[in-house]
Amino acid sequence: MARQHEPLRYRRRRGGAVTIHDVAARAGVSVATVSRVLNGKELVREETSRQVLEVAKSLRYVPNVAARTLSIRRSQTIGIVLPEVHGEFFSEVIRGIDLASRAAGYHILVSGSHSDANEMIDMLDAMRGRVDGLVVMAPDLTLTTYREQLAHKLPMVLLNSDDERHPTITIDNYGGARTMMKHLASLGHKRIAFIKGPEQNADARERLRGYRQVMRALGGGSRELEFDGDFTERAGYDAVKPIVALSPRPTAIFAANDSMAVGALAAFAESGIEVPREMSLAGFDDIPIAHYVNPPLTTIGVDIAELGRRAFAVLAEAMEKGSSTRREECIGTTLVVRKSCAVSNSGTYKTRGRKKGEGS
Amino acid sequence: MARQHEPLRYRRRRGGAVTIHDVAARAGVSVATVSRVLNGKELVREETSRQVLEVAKSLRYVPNVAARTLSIRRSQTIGIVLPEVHGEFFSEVIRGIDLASRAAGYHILVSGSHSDANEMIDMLDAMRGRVDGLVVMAPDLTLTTYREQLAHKLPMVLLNSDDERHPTITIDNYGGARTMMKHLASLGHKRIAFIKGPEQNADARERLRGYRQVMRALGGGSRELEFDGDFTERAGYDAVKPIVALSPRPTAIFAANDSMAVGALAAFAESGIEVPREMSLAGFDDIPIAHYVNPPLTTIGVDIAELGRRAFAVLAEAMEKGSSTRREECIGTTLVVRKSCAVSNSGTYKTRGRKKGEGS
DNA sequence: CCGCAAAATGTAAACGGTTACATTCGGGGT
DNA sequence: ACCCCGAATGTAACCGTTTACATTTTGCGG
Repeated sequence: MARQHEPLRYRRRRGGAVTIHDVAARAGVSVATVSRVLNGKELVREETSRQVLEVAKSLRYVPNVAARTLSIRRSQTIGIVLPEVHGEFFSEVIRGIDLASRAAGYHILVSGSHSDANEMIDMLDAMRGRVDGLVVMAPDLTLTTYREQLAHKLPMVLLNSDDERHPTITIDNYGGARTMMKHLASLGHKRIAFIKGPEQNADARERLRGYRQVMRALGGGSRELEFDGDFTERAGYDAVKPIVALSPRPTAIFAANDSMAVGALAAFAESGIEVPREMSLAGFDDIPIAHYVNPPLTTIGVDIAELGRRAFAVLAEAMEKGSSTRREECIGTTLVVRKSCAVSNSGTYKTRGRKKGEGS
Repeated sequence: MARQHEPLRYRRRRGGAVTIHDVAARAGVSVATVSRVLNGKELVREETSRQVLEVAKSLRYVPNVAARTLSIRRSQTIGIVLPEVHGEFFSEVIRGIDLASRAAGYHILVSGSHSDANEMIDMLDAMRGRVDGLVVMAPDLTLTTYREQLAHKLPMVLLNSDDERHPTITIDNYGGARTMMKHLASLGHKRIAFIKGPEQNADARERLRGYRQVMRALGGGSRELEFDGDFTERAGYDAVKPIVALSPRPTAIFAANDSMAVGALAAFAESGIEVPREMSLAGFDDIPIAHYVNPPLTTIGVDIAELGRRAFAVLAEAMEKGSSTRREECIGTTLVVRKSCAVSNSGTYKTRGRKKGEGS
């Protein structure tokens, strides 16, 4: 068996970095005292404290985070896992979380561009020991399926995903869609087409639900007015052709997101159909571009930074207390009226009577 | 003096997390062997290795990053410090770095929204022990002034900042501006106004330099054609009034960035001046909106993701070798011709002869 | 069989903090 | 004086890895 060999003390050269021991030695106190002074929680004589602080500053001492993390088992860092990191939407989420977390003394570790669920799981595992909590956004995939594979049990809050085991912050997609539909209805539109988002996307599903609810209330609601899409401009562009071919032609189109609405707008411009005179068009998200297209797009605005802020607040609570009380929060939306929707030039076709008022 | 008190072993309850000791015990080997298997560098008998791997997997063992970081003194993480985290530009930079770094097994720690230099210095210090290297973007302030205050000596690469002590990746602002100016000149424009960016912004300065260089070559170059701006839409909007008041009126405007060009476009739309028939307009950056405004904006495109990619490459080298060989890299730009610039309707005023051909 | 180098594995000291517990110090009460 | 008690400070175990060096095993020629 290995027996006492010479102490290896100082065998490794220290990397030049100042440690708490250096400060302690220089100040003529123990490391414990230095630690106490720096963390400020315990009793230390005023004079000792001043002394230590002075030495620490003169030595430019900065605590080693890894060591502290190992010791107290928390890193003062939260992880953010997103499907993408670019684009107005995601960067705004990051910004919201960054602002809130930094105010609370937390750093953020970001990871994006996860094409598939397995890659995301790997990333989530890799965060262990690095972060105290996670904000995860995985609208397209059911993280639920993979949850059991997670090696850790970190506090975690989900954005725009349905999950019954973790607190969730969602956008009020359903309410927003209803708001827009009611706006359209108030302009006299009854025959309103809808360009859907991806099948498995939670946001898309809720928006569709809102659309259908109002359509039923208006007495419509046939599936022939719903068209497939995948949130891309291309999909919006492509959806226009079958929509205008419909007879009677819809008087308005509600696209599940702005990108598709913008694509549709391009298609209308090409085909010479005038928006909003001949066709009203609405989107969802209020991305910056919505303001610049011609005509400017009427859409539903979402306070994305607020989404990030709330996400952090809930996560902070979960990290503090062990688990959050609030299980689900919802971010409200606002109707942004611009120029892409006009009063319906109705009367050209029979007005369908309201069959039943099955509003929920 | 404190003498041997009872060993505190197991006094603290372990947080349920599986450690390397658990794996070692279960596999009937020492922690050293487990570590060797997992890191795969040293000699371990095939069978032992298989055995350990099996146990590790069944126990869902994930190494504690903090401990490893403390031990080997590297975190496999790089820090990114930006003035902002939102907006197309910054998120695209993050994306570029994220992609490159993840491919190399690194995580990224992001921090943005630093209003002043001191805050940024604090952040840089707080990164110590957390990251192995830094990518810093501080175009507006001279980090140089504050460098001495940095407690650490981390490998670091700067984006769009001038600094002679660290490797720097910059956008070819000067070349891009010259390219645009030459394009404008080739369309027959000689009297070209320029809307400047912030005084202390490095990008803005270089673009101005490119503008001036070509103007001199064209025989112009008086300061009366330069207008103040700060990269905001508002500034672009406001600059239009004095520009059109000029006599003779310029035939083209080159805005130091797209946002200002977009603002100018709005002003022209309001005042009924037609772009590009009566006035050509060009921007810089090729932000997404440039494609959607009416008319679509002619501008200079920059491969921002490439900027991030290269930044990581240089940083990786610096972290590897201790210091980088390349001190400065430049990201090229491309001319993006759209519809906002037309041939000059010259002849309405005297064509100034080319005084000297001082092209560099 | 033995000896011996090479291969495989084990032992325990770092890494740089935090903190439980021990120790010392400094009055006030009796 | 002496004792006691709280405040201030010191000591060293511990967090979970990596790894230098020690030790044990293995394989093989003599």
